[in-house]
Amino acid sequence: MKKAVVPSEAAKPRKARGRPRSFDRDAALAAAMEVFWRKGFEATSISDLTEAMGINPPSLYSAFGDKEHLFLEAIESYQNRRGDSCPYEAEPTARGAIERLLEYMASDLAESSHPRGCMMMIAAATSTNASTSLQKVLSQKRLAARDHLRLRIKRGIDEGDVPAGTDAGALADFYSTILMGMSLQARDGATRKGLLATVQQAMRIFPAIPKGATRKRRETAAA
Amino acid sequence: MKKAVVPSEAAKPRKARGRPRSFDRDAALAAAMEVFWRKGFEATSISDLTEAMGINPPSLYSAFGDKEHLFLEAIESYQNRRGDSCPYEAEPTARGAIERLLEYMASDLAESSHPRGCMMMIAAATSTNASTSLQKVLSQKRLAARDHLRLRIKRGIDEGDVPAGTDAGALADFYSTILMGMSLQARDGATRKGLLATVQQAMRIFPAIPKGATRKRRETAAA
DNA sequence: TTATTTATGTATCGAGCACTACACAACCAA
DNA sequence: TTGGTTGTGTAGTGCTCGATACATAAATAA
Repeated sequence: MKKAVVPSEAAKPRKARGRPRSFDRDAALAAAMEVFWRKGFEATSISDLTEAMGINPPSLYSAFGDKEHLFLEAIESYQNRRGDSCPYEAEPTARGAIERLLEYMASDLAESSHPRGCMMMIAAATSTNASTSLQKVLSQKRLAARDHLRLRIKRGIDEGDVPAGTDAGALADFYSTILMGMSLQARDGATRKGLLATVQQAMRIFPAIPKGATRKRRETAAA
Repeated sequence: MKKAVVPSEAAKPRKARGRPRSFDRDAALAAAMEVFWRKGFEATSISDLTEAMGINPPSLYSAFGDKEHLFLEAIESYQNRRGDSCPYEAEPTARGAIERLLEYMASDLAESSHPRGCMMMIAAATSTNASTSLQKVLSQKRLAARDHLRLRIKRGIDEGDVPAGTDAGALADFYSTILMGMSLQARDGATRKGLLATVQQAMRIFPAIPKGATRKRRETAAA
């Protein structure tokens, strides 16, 4: 029925036909995200959403499709927010990147300016009655996050800042576990300080380059 | 209205008045527990429960009160099951106890004979719309579990198998985080093998007694 | 037997759910 | 203006939710 046209830089529809929307779509989406984040998917009702967004049901449905599509957009928005706030890929070493990510998450999970915990983790647990397609999307995103860690560690091995022979998959699993656990701890009222202490502990696992070894690429080190 | 008389060994009510119950209460509770474990609290409907328990709504309400009370009994039953299956308190050292607990959980969380993940963790995330009293009970149980770990570590310090000066609270937080994370990983399809690898990593954090030091009580060691 | 007590099956209850039909309002093109 | 198009507010739709009213069944107590 409706084409999901992305209104990106080029070729924004030049002329709006019909009555213009009377609310800020992005602001409404942000409000919806906050509710989903706080209550999860199933426990959030349409009336919860319309109240928070300041619109009526028909406006919600015409702008976002249905509850599931709105949720998917909220997830997307959440992930973009996270990506913008924590450019951990800028760190030169794998260890630095993971430490930065964990420390950022520890701070943000306990932040009081938004719901506690990670929206993705909350979504994971509150979508057991959602459609299989939605569950599949969520599962894929979680696996992608874990794989992101794994690839960063693998890059570290290639670049020589992580010892060769390190099991990148197992290490990624470990830090994924830590991240998921911290999210639940935050929901349960853990403080920023407490979470950072756990991060400190978790970083002790990270394999160190034997003392005296170069931190350059393997090829360089072998030369 | 109704006295919650525990029909324990002594003084079981000698004569049942009125029509006797036509179903096995324990079996029905076990069936309900399985459903709550799989779907969480909110996503489980009364009809889900009555179907799994093989009874009609009035029987459910007369035997268990309401959905929340049934859930509380299911939680209780779940925790007893866990306590019986993993007597980790029998381990002589704190490290051994925690390692045994984590390994048991890693195996059990990925077990296919019952829903994956820990029922308490699932409950934590799927009770955002439950009554505040239920949420308080769940929160207390989670804090109690964390405190259990902390006290076991503290005992290890007293008995000399954990280095003096160890921050028992921070260490308990760390292993709580691991346990919570493993539960989510298991829900996401993590294998027993993968979880055990994470346990292996997590145990490397545990503070070791300096080499050559005695493992006896501090008093003995000081002598 | 009759009275009392308790459990069960049928058949709902009112409330809230996700979602929408419909009339109207607000903008464009002509 | 007139017609076409699209968003908005009112007022619902059918459905499922948690929980029950009620008549009856099955036990004990007298």
